Amino acid sequence: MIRSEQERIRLESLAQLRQLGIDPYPAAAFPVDAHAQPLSEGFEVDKQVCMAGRILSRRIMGKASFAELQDATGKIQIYLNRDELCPGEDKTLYNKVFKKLLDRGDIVGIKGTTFTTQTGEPSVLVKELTVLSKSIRPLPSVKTDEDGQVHDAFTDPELRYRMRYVDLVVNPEVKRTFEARSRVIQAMRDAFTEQGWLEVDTPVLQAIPGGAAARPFETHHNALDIPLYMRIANELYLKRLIVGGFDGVFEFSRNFRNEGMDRTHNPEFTVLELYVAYQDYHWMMDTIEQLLERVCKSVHGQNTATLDGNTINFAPPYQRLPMRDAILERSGVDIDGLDENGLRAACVELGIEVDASMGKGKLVDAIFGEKCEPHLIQPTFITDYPVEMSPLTKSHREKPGYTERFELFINGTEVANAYSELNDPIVQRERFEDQVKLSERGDDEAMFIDQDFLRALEYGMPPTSGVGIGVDRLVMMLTDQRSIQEVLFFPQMRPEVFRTGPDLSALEALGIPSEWAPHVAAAGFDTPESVKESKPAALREKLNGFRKKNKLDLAALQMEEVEAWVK
RNA sequence: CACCCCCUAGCUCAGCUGGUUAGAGCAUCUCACUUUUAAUGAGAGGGUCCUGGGUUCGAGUCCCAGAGGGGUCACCA
Repeated sequence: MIRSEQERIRLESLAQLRQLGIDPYPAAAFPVDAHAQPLSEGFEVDKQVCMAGRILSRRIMGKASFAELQDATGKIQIYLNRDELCPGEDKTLYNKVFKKLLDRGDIVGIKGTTFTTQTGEPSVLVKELTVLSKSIRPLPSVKTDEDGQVHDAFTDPELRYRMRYVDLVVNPEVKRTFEARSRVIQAMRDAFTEQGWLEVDTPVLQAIPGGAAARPFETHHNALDIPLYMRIANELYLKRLIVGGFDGVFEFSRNFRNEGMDRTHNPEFTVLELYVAYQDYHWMMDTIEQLLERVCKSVHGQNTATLDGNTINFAPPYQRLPMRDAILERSGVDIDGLDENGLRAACVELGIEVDASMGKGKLVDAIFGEKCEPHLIQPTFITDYPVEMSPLTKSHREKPGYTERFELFINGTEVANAYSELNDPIVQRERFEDQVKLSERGDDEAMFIDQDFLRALEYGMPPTSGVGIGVDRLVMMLTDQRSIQEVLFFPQMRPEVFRTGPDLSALEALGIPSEWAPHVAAAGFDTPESVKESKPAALREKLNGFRKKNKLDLAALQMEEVEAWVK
């Protein structure tokens, strides 16, 4: 493995720590009794503390030094004085271990006394120093100046997502985002549990990927020798549980969809699904309003949040706008009474692309998505979707051709989707059969028929209202993030190509001098085989060219030497 | 899917119309320094300019292909 200069120096320091009898990775627990943020908030001097964390910076001034120690809660300054740390004759711990062998990024434990420096900074005077973990790789050197300006920030999205651990260490605001995510989920869980609703787990591997219109990931079960699908939704399973007699069930469901990736889509994403018996979609709108206000307060301490420069107000009530009215208002098209051909003509007129596989539902969705969605900034319930778009939804009690469904839009993005659930088994079977027809027309996202789900409905499901909330998107909205990747610890990326690194000793075994081996590897001949397979003349020419290009301080290779390696 | 852009030191970035030995700040190393906080002062080291071809006397720079990433768009939540 080729290591950078800084890494080699750190590895050497690691070896020297061992020589001094210091284990750089000790097994023993280090019981801390104080943390940076609480300590500095209620700061008192002359307090004995035991803390642990990562050294983020060091300012060494001869016999005294300051360092920043970062723990889970934040940073605190520590002060190391040679004679305080080493009261006896032996000053090794300060002069050698702290000043020479420790680096930015190392994890240490300290025991000491709190005090305030001349400049008024709350600090800890270190009396004991324990190495807890030596860091081999240098952290990016992010610095913040007195005006709060960040310098040399670690910002490359690829590096940040691939090495989230580094991102979290050097970019504290990233931690805040994920803490907010946790609070969002906790607030929802608390709200539901208080109502007596049951948190449940349902299958991720499904023989029939139902409950939504999407392309699934397919896998294979060897023992049963059948295809299985990663769930695209858990809806049909939760409804089975309502059939079984629970009044309310919810699940934070990781769903998987084999579709595009962009700043609002990741192949796996989290949806909160909630089903409550004996309720309808009007009740659900009230419930969601109250829930989101609570969630917003749990993150921000108030019921507003800033998003893309807009102030989003999560306090109820939210506007409730039937889809037909929304489309009429924004496009002038009245979808009421238009058949499929009429809708297709309207799309063409509005400049919206259509194709032959699109049924009535998809055509309406196309107009709505194009003309209405971007304008829905404040939380808005769009209600009463055409029946063709909603195969799992109960028909509207008053409006023929529509269903009792709503979606919640915030900042132009769908955040929640809810119905009065269809519980008529005969109608549900017909709706599935319509989906099969769509599938035959080439709509590869149309739903599959789930016979067992129909059987469950035939046993009788109470009137039920259900909702799905896109947790990732909601977190984006509450943390003012523009990309879903910023609210997922490990967003999906192309697999990284790792060069596992050449085996230098194997190269040396061929007779390659140790001073040449790393360069031979760096020049592309990183295995004994690759050396053996090359022609000596060409290899020599390439290596001498590499030597010249990189100005290596080595004698040019002679033909006889190279021939000896290849032989 | 399509189009556009990016890739140079550990990090953030310069590098002009192709032309000496590829630069800066931070980081690293050496030395000095007992209350600093983007510590300071003096000095030093560190590069497969993403990869592979091509054009050229000469390529970080121009051309072609590829990898990776970002953006817009389509599909989707």
